[in-house]
Amino acid sequence: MELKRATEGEKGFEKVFAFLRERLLAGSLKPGDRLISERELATLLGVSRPIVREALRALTVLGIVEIRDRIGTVVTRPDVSVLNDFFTFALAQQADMLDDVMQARVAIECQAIRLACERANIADFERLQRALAKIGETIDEADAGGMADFDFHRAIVVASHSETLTVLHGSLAGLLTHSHRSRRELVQAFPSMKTYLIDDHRRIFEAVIARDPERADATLRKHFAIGDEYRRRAIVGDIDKTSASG
Amino acid sequence: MELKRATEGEKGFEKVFAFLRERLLAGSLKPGDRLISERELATLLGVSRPIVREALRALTVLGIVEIRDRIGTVVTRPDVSVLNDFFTFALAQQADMLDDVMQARVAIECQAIRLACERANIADFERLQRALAKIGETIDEADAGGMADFDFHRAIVVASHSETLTVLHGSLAGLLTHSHRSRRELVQAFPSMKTYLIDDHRRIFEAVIARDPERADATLRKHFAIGDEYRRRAIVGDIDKTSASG
DNA sequence: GTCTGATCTTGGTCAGACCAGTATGCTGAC
DNA sequence: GTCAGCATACTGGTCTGACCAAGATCAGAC
Repeated sequence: MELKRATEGEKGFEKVFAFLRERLLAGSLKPGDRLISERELATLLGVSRPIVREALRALTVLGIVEIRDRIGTVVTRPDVSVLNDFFTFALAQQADMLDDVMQARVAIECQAIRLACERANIADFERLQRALAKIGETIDEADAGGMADFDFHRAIVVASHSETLTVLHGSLAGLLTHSHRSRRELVQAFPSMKTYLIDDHRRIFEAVIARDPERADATLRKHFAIGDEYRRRAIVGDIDKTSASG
Repeated sequence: MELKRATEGEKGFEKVFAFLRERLLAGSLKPGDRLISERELATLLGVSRPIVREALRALTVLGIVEIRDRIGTVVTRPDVSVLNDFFTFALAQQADMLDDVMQARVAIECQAIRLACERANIADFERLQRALAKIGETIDEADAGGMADFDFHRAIVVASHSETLTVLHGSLAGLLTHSHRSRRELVQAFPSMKTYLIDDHRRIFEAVIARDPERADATLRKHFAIGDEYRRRAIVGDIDKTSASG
C-alpha cells in the first residue's frame, strides 16, 4: 500500500477519496469551502466523472460534504444524521443489540449529568424545569409522556455542553425512541410507576441544581435501574404487587 | 416529497438508495445475502449503472454492504470503521473537540468497567493482568508504554462484553491515540507519573477483580482526573514540584 | 446605471463500450 | 461414468462523450 504514491496506485475511487480525505484531514479544506467542479477533479486525478461522483457521494453520506445541485460541492460541518443512519441499519440487523445500546446511553447520560452539574447555566436549569413539569402534566399520556421523558433526558445531555456527548446521545436515543414509548405503556399496568417517574426525575433535577455530580450520577443510574426492573417485571407478568427492589 | 411513490419521484440516487434501504431495514436483505447485479438493479429501477454504483458506494462507506470485485455486492454486518471514519473527519475539522471526545471516552469506559465487574470472565481477568504487567515493563518507553496503557483500557471495555460500548470506544480511542502518546512523553518530565501510572492501573485492576462496580468506576474516574491534572500542569510549565492533587 | 438575456458552468444522468477476472457449464478425454 | 480443461457468460471497474436543467455571470440594450 505504501509503495504507491497516495494518489496513484489505488483504484479510481480510492484515489479520489484519498485525495479528498487528505485535504479534509489536513485542514486545507474547511467547512464552507467549495470544492472544484467534478469535471476538474476528474481531469486532475485522471479518472472519469462517475468515479468522482462516487467519492463525492461517499463523503456526502458521511456527512462531510454536501452536493448542491448546479452550485457545486461544499464542505459541511459533520452532522449527527450519519451516526443515526449507521445505527439504524446496524440495529435493523441485530435487534438483540438494543440492550447493548441502552448501556451506551446510560454511559453517555451519566457522564453528561456530571458535566451538567459543573457547566449548566440558568437557561439549562430552566429547560430542565420545564421538562420536569411536562413529565408531571403528561403522566397519563403514553405518547406525550414518552416525549416529555425523552426531552428531560435530552435536556440533561444538552446541559453538559459537550457536543460529542450530545451527538452520540442523539444517535443512540433515536434508536431507543420506540423502546421509550413501549415503556411508557407500562405506566397503565403499573400505577406505582407514576410516582417513580415523577419523583425520580425530580430527584435527578435537584441533584443537578445542587451541582452535585456524584449524587446526580448515582440518582440517574438508579433511575435507569428501576426502569429496567419495571420492564423485567412486565415481562415476567408481575403486576405491581411487590416493591421495586431488584 | 410524499406525493410521489417511494421509488419513483426521487432523483436517481435517492431512488436506488431508498429501494435498498427499505429491503435492508425490512430485513428482506440480511447480512450475507448477495444483491442482484448492478446492471439488473439499474434496469430494474430505470436508472443508469453509475447511479447504482453511487448508491452501492454510499452503502459501502456506511459499512452496510461490501462490493467484491467481480463477485458481486453482499450485505455485511455493520462495522466499526464507519464511525471511525466519521469521527476522524469530524475531529479534523474541530480540533477543539478533543477534550470533548475525551469526555465521551470517560463516559464509555466508566460504564464499561461497571459492566466488566459483573460480566468479566477469567480470560478477561488474564488479559487485564497481562496488560497491567506490560504497563510496568514499558514504563520508561514512550511508544510501547502508550500502547500498553491503551491496551489496558481497551481490555476493560472488552471485558464489559458490550459490543456497542466496544465499538464506540474503538472509534473514540483511535482519535485519542496521538493524545495518548504525547501524554506518555510527559512521563520523562514528571517522574512521579511512573508510580501514578502503575499504582493507578493496579488499583483499577483490583477493583474489577473484586467485582466492585462503584469502586471501579470511582477509581477509573480519579485516574482520568489525575491524568488531566498532569496535563494541565505540563501546560502551565510546572515541574513535578507539587503533589498531584486536583 | 439598470435591466435583460445569451452564455458559461455546474451538477444529474444516460448509453454504450471495454477490461479483467470469476463461475459455471459444456465438451471431450480418460 | 467421471473428471479435467477450456469457452463463455457474468460480475464489478472504468471510461468516453453526450445531453439536460438551472444557477452564475457578464455583455449589451435601454
